[in-house]
Amino acid sequence: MPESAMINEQNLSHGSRSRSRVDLTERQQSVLRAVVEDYVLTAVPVGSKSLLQRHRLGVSSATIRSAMADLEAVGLLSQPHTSAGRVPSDLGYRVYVESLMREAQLDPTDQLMIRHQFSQVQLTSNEWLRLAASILAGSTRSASVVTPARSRRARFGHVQLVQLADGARLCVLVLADGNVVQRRLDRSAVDRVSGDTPIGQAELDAVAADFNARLSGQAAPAVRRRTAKPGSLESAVGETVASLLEEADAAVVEEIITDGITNVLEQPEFAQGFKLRGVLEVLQRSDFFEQLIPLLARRRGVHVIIGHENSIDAMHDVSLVFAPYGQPDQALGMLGVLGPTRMPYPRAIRTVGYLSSLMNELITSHHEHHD
Amino acid sequence: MPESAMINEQNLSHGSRSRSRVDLTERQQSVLRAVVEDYVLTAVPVGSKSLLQRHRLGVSSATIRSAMADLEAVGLLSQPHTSAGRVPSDLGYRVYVESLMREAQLDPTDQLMIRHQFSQVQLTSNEWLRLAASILAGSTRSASVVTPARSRRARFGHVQLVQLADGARLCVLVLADGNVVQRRLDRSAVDRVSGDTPIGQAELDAVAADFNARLSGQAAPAVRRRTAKPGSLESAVGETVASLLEEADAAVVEEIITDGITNVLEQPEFAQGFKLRGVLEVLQRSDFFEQLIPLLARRRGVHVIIGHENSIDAMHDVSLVFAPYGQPDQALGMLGVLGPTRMPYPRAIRTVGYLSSLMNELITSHHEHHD
DNA sequence: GTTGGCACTCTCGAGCGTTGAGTGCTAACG
DNA sequence: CGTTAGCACTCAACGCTCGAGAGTGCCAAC
Repeated sequence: MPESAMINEQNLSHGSRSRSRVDLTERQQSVLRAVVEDYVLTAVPVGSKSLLQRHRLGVSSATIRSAMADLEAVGLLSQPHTSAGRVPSDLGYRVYVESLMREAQLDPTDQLMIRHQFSQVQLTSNEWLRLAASILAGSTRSASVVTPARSRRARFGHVQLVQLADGARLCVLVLADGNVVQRRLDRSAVDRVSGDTPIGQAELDAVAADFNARLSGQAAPAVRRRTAKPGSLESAVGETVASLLEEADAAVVEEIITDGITNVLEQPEFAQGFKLRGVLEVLQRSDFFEQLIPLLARRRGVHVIIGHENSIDAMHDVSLVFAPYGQPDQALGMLGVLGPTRMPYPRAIRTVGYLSSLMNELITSHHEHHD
Repeated sequence: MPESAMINEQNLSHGSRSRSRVDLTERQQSVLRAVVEDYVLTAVPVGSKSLLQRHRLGVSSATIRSAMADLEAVGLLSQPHTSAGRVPSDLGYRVYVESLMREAQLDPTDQLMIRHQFSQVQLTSNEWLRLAASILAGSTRSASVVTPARSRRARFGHVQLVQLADGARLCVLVLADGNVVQRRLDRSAVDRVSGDTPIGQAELDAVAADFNARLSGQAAPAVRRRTAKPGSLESAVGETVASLLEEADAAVVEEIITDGITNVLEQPEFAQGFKLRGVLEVLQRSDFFEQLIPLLARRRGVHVIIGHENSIDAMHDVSLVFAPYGQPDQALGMLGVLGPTRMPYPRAIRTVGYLSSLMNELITSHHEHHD
């Protein structure tokens, strides 16, 4: 009896490219699942016979062959050449991820171990992002990517002006999302206005207090609008603050933290280094992850992008499993893994999912002392 | 007449492993130089005949062969197999770098272009380190590494305590070298002491002023010693400051900026990705560059480490060309390139040298308004 | 000391069977 | 009608040989 595969949302949303609803018999499902899992494990095209002896499907190789032929006809499997075993297509992986995969929860033991590691480290420093990246990379044996939590739009929080020992003045700007950026004031601009009265810490404090009273929550354009005319200390500060805000806007994810690149180097599909070239380039430039942010803001949960589903050509041979963390309205970041399409999806999805919710929890309780 | 090669210091110091002084005839020098330059260009073992037609040495191939045999006997050349051309050994590159290379100065046009690019970018943000990395990578077609300028020992400069909108208190610490770190105060610790009097910005300012008066220039241990007993706001701040200083100490180069890794992926010697594995791992972990810092503090100038001269096994197939920038007593950083031993040394040394002196100049004039 | 000549070595790539895993098809079976 | 055993077929991978070519070392002559 052909029985249609249940689409099992499993608390995660997907790339949603081709939600092509494929009807498969139960046998076809088992075979597809077996092929995916064997291939992920061995990296060798899997044939009907080897499938037979690794999984206890109660049928003969001939039957499996015919199932495989069916699956190939629907575009879920393909063979590298005529007389080789089958390999899952991108679509095949998709179906596997959406309806054939078991176990969506991370093993409680692992959960505890991860949680413990996070308890050891300061949340403020970006050491904890590195930790997340390292855990991700280690547990999935893929490359991992973590971006710091940044608000989509940088907003003024609090400014502090500091007279330094060497005579320069430092402008420390706390953004509304809690991040801190700083820059020295342009000395020549300050000197120009200091002709009449020398500028000391008192003057700086006064200007800072004024800014703090007037600009709380404002974004870069508003700050620029409400800034005094040139020639004053206020204008120099305003210029600096505005420019800091703009810079924070531009570089939404200015730094991305990666780990485990060597893991994917080890995968046989990337044995010839040049295949990695494009991927590495994308990973280095941060623009790509900026594109991802809106998508993440719209739908929470774990996203999976498999091979050609990715709009970027260089990423056609890799899959991404990633999720946002943080609050959409406040600071939002993402974390995920990048590996060959032949990726241990269950493990990756579990780990990314757990880590994202854990980091959510940590960031929230830390931010709001929320309880 | 055998004429000994002049060791030409060229304003740069070297790995200084085996300053084995080798006496070479003028012909041998020319041949070695030609072999190195050809091989760097083509990546193909160079034979006597092909050498003949690319360079106008006024002799026959047989003569060159004999010279090559001599060079091989001294260990400056080697052949991959009996009937192949010659390839420079690590020692061969060393001799080339120390005495055979011409032109130690970067082309003035390039100098101007680089200087111009730097004028476009804020010195404070680490955008300018990225720029340096990008220039290095682009101009040498190797991977580049830049570390931020950090002082060897983090010292207290100035502290500022800020009451945030969400109720938390932020501790912003300006280090003596001008870097800024920050961390939220441990809320529970603060709450515990605030029983009697609520803590507002005024109280925070008072504590900060006290710290600034007492602790200028101190390192972590001193701060810890001179911190009040537990239970006060002072102690909470002191704890945070000390811990920030310690963290800055531990992570002397906590983040390293790299660029152009894909360049070295393109090199034929790394066509099989796994060879890069070890190198990438070293590049990712920052410990290695920490080891380099003392060396750099001792001797300024461009350093070259070729292949096996490197104490780290994973780096036996690559060369490093790097130099420090900044002031040894203040903040010190390094920049350099990493590529196959078959590297365009003259170009790399020129670029690294120029960039290091340029960044020195910029950082100095920016720091001290020095003129 | 240099050079032309020459025999020798060794890698590289093309060509070519052999092997074996894997397939598709078909005819028999329950 | 779905399942299965059997069989002919395909095709990458492997190992082999063999010639080409680049490069060498050596030696006798200049």
